[in-house]
Amino acid sequence: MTERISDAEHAVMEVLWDESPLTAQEVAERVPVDRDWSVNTVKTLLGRLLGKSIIAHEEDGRRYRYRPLVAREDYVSGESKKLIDRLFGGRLTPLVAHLAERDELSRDDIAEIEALLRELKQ
Amino acid sequence: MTERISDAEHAVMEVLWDESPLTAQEVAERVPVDRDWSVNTVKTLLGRLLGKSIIAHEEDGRRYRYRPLVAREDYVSGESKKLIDRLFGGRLTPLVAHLAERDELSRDDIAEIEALLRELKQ
DNA sequence: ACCGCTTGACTACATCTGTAATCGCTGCGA
DNA sequence: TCGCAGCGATTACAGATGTAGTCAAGCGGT
Repeated sequence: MTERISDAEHAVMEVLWDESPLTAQEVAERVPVDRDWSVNTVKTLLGRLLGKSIIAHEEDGRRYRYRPLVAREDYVSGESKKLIDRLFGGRLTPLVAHLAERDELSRDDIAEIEALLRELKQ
Repeated sequence: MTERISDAEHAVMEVLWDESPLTAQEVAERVPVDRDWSVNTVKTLLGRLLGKSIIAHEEDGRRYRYRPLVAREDYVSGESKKLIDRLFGGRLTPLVAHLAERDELSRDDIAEIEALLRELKQ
């Protein structure tokens, strides 16, 4: 249903998820500096997100304030599920196993996840 | 270093990771049916992957047999890391927590991961 | 010797994406 | 009142992507 959010668009969404509603100007100011975008670029991205109904805008004098229509939680779930489906047969365990095998999990990470799971079982 | 693998290209890679070397024809036959690609499409994708040095080909009579140059493990690691960095601040725990909160983890999943972690600590 | 099928190489083309520049309107300060 | 700074809308344009079609060469069968 919800259309794809591109990488550049995602950077804009993170800003709006963090704080909204914002004007285009304000979004531009808050985008990570390493993106180094002109205000125009941000406006284009906002326009595309509007077209996809991923954000909405409300009038505020002679400009707009933008606000997400899609919850970050939902986006994150979708992306996570896509990755896990595509690469791990839809199951989380192989992902954890993979990271562990590649030494991408520290002892602390492991303890942390164990604590979380223990809590979940309560 | 390694160039991006697009979604369509990824489907081809999965075939080659599963079995290789294969001819273009053979790859086409093994690609998931729901893709419904013509052999030409597969050849284009193989050509692009060659150009990016993600696969190599060896001559076999008057055609080629294609074979991955990039290990699936490495690709999977890269993709997983990108997702976790982009959406979970680079840590796995929030991903697990997120899935749990969204009821995307069954009791069995939890038990399975716990068993895995227990084993990791040995 | 000739023809057609297979194969790689090249070309095509609409979309999507990243990254702006330009245009037209308008409210504000001089 | 006049010009400009700021805003949204429109246009631009190259490169990536999805999805083929066409072309030329050669192997295999007749």
